[in-house]
Amino acid sequence: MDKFVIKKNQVKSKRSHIEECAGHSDVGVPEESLTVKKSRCDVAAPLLEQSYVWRRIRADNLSCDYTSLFNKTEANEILQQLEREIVYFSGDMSKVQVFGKWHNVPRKQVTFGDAGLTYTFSGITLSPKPWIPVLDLIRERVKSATGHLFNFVLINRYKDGNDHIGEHRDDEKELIPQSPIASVSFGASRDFVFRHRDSRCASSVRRIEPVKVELAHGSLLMMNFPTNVYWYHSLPVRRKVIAPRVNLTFRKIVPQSLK
DNA sequence: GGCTTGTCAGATTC
DNA sequence: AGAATCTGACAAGC
Repeated sequence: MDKFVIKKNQVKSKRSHIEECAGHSDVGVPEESLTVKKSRCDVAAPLLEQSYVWRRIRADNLSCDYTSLFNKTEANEILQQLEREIVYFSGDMSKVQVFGKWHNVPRKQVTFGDAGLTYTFSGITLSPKPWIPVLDLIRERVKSATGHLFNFVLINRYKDGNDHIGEHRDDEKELIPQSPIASVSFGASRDFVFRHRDSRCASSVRRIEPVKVELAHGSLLMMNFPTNVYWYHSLPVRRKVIAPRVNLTFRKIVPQSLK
């Protein structure tokens, strides 16, 4: 499948092109082979316009789109700002119970979002922190690249390659049905792995290859419906990674007034 | 009734 | 041959 370019002022029409192509027969093709070539806006693209080269990642009921959202200079600046300004949860808020045992989560987490929103985290209902300029800037860039406006972000900080997250799906009831999730990364590149729910244990009949994506500094990964219905994802340990990674997953939470 | 954002041990890969 | 990675087990509680 081709990479293709979207100009900022053409977001709507080109996005519909993405959707239109989403059902094509590239199902099950290894992700690497989907990347063929970059296309460029041919003539007279206005100089100041930002354009994005998207990589389509497709498998059986998996639909993701990947692009570089910030250049290296921008990404460096934003990472520094995030590292200065973001204060993560601590204490009980950084623990989780699995199979009856309590653990400290092997990463740091915090949430930001629109005033009045609430969400449930480890069984407790919480309000996200109010937006701050650096997060609003990232949110606006995501909107200009995708057309989607998000009202909530979960920030995960992985201090090095030993910090990780286990397999899970982002299938909270509080998400607007069928809304995409936008994952923006800064800092160390990390592997991100999808596994189909039907190929997770030896007993399962279906053999579906995992899909791996490397999430680079300044990148955006759009996870579109129905990816999260069928595919689990994880950020596995990578012992050789010594630098931190800060990841922001933007979501659309159902507003309190509609609950 | 079904699922689990955790770790760990043993198998497997590099 | 050792280190890194992968995979399944776990058996409590919401």
